[in-house]
Order: sequence, then C-alpha cells, then structure tokens
Amino acid sequence: MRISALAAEAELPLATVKYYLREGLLHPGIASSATQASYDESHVRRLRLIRALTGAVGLSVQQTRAILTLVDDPGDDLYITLGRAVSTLPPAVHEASGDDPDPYPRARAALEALGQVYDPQYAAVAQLEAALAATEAAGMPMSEERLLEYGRHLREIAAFDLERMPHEPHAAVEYTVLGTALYEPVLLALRRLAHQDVAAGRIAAT
Amino acid sequence: MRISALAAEAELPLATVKYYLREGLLHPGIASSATQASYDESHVRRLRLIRALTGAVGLSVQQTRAILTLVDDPGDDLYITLGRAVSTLPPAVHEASGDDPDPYPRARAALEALGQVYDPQYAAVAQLEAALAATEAAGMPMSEERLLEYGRHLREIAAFDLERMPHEPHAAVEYTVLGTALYEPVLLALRRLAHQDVAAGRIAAT
DNA sequence: TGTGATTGGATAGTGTTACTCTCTGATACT
DNA sequence: AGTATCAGAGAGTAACACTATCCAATCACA
Repeated sequence: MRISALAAEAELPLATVKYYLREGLLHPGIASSATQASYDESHVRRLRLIRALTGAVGLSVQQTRAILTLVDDPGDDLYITLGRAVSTLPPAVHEASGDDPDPYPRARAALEALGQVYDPQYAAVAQLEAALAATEAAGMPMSEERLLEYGRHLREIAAFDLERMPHEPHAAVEYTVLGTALYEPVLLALRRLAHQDVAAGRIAAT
Repeated sequence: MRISALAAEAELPLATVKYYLREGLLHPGIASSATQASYDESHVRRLRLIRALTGAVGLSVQQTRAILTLVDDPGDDLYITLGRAVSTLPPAVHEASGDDPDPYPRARAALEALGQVYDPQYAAVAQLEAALAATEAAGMPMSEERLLEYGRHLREIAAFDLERMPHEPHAAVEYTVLGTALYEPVLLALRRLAHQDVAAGRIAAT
C-alpha cells in the first residue's frame, strides 16, 4: 500500500498523513526505493487511533505522541507508566513548588474523606486539586456529601475496569492507558444524558 | 474599584482583563467619566468564574462566552437551556446529515440497552456516538457489560445531582449548567485516582 | 495649577498549534 | 517517452489567547 492509498483508507488528507509521519506519531513505511515506501494495516490502525485520541479525547498532537510512546514502549512498571499517561492527560496542571508543606489541601481532604490511599506525586492529585479549586472559585464548591457520592461510584467503575485488565503485561498497559483516555468522553456523555433522562423521569412522575 | 485594582484582585494581567471586556465575557464597569469606570465585587467573581471555565474545565473563550450567556440570560425552559449548554461543551461534534435514517447507531443501541429515554436532537447523543466510535476505531470497543455498568453509576450520580437542584428557576439554571461543566474535571480526576487506589488495594491483598 | 500617572478604547503584534501547500528530484506505470 | 506519483523538506496559513503599544482624556497630588 502506498501513502496515497493509506490516506484514502484512513479518510485523511495526504498532507495530514505526512504531517503525522513527520511528527513521529505514525511509524514510517518500509522504503522500497528512494521515493517509495509501502504501508500496511498497522498504519491504518495507527491512524485511526491517532484520530480517536486527537478527536473524541481531545488531545493535542504532543499529548497524543506522549500517550502513543507509552503504549508502544512501556516500562516494566505498569504503575509508573499509568502515572506518566495520566500526567499527560488534560487538564494540564503546573506542579507545586517543592517547599509547600501542603500543596493540595482540597485533594488531600477529599481523599482522606474517601479513605483512599494516594501518592501525592501522582498527577491526578494535582488535577483534583485544580478541579476543586475551580468549583470554589466559581462559587459552587463540592460538598463533602457530593464528593463521597461521586467517589463511591467512581471507585466501583474503577474496580470494574481493573477486574477486566488483561494479564499479559504489554496488553495490560495498553488496556489501562487507552482505557483511561478513551472511556472518559463516554463517561461524560453518559452523565449528560443521564441528567436528561432523570429530569424526564421527574417530569413524567409529576 | 478601578480596573487596575480589579486586575490585582483577580491576580490577572491588566491586558487580560481588558481582553475579556472586549470579548464580552466581563460586563463593563460603571463609567464615571470618559476615561474612568468603576468595578465591584461582581466583576471579581465573574473573573474567577471565567478562569475556572477556561482553566480547569478547558473551555475556549468562545465556549466560555456561550456558557456565561446562558447562565446570565436563560430562557424559561431549563431543559432547552441545558441542551444548549451541553452542545457548547467539548468535544465539539458536527451534526449528522438530516437525511440519515439512523445517524447515531451506537448511541441508540447503548441508550436502549440502558433503558434510557433520550432526545436524538440532544448534543450529548452525538457526543456519545463520537466517543463510542472512537473506542471502536482505537480497537477497544465498549462492551455492553461495561456500558451498563458505567451507565448505572452515572445515572445514580445524575439522580444525586438533580435531587439537590435549587427550586428558584434562575438558580436552577446556574446550578445545572455550571454543575455539569465544573464537576466534570472532578469526576475524571476521581476516576484516575480510584484506579490507583483500587490497584494499590489489589497489590496489598496479594 | 502644573505634572506625572492612570484610564478606556482601539489597533497591532506575538507565540503556539494543527494542519496545508509548494517545491524538488527521483522513480514508477503505460 | 511521457505522465503521474512518490518521499522528504520547507514555508505558508488560519485560529486562538493573549500581550503590547498608542492615544487623548482625566485624575491625584504638590
């Protein structure tokens, strides 16, 4: 398959495929001569994955490359790899100054209330802190009650996810990293639809 | 309060405050002369809300303006207002061509499996379709089992949210629109942390 | 009542991002 | 032999979120 056939297969402009090649998101084809290379099904799959991440998940090209690199070439520690993946996922958050004794007070309080263990280095802690700070700044702070309710359901979802993790290490990394990123938009869309459904149920019950 | 004091209060560069004024995100101060206007606490709160939406929630200035306009000036129908708000929330999705008999097959199947009523016009349906299509394109389709599990928990979260909705119409709009947008980053951060916590529990149990 | 700073308002400039276009020389089909 | 396509590189573009500069008017203070 030549590059133009690849572009057609993936329904992308040729120039865009070249751009992804240049940016290192797509692995090069096998060069058969100085001006010819052949591409295969793996390139088509990769392009679909790239579009899934830049499209529905909303990642930038840089973030997408970071995620793809992790999936392609995971370390031997799933925990560290997932940590790296989460730290590249939005929202981006600047790390706290090293000398702050309690850099994440809201997140710490929340996680203690939930009885969850956590690694303060983990990017999601800073993300939670930023998200909670934003709710306060906007004048709609999360009550502890709401936090407990949300946390309880998300823990069950997380437990469900973990139960279905493949055993083989490489597959486990792919499942975890991609599952974290790809299922998030589904989660948000389902919540928005659930609001609609519950509201409709309320009205019908009147 | 003059504009420089407002900028200082909100910890933003003066030029940025002027930019938000120009873009119509921030209401003008009361002009006391041709070159003087005075700002008050409402402007400080508004700036904090703007930063919450553009920062943690990750909205663009355009999207932020759309949300703020809805909150400031909601129609008399909460349902329609929420629909408009959801349609401006990411991920952006192009509407289907009007003549497609089944534009959202994955979303339809999912919502039928969940037994949820839904309005096909609702933007979240297209968002769900795009999110499910992305999981398939990436080679990690959502199983029906996973969909049911996610949907169940999100419905409970949605029911919790709706129970706490204020009665007064204007407050209800603000709560619903801002709650949808502001709590989403919290939801995602909590899921990421729950993965970590559940994984830690697994290891400890070994 | 001068004088230096600040204001609102407008315009222009900047750095980033995600493409998109154009060019070049080499190679492939016919 | 002639046309088309290729890989690779570079430049160009449009949108975005600021950021900077300029101006005349006005204010605060000496």
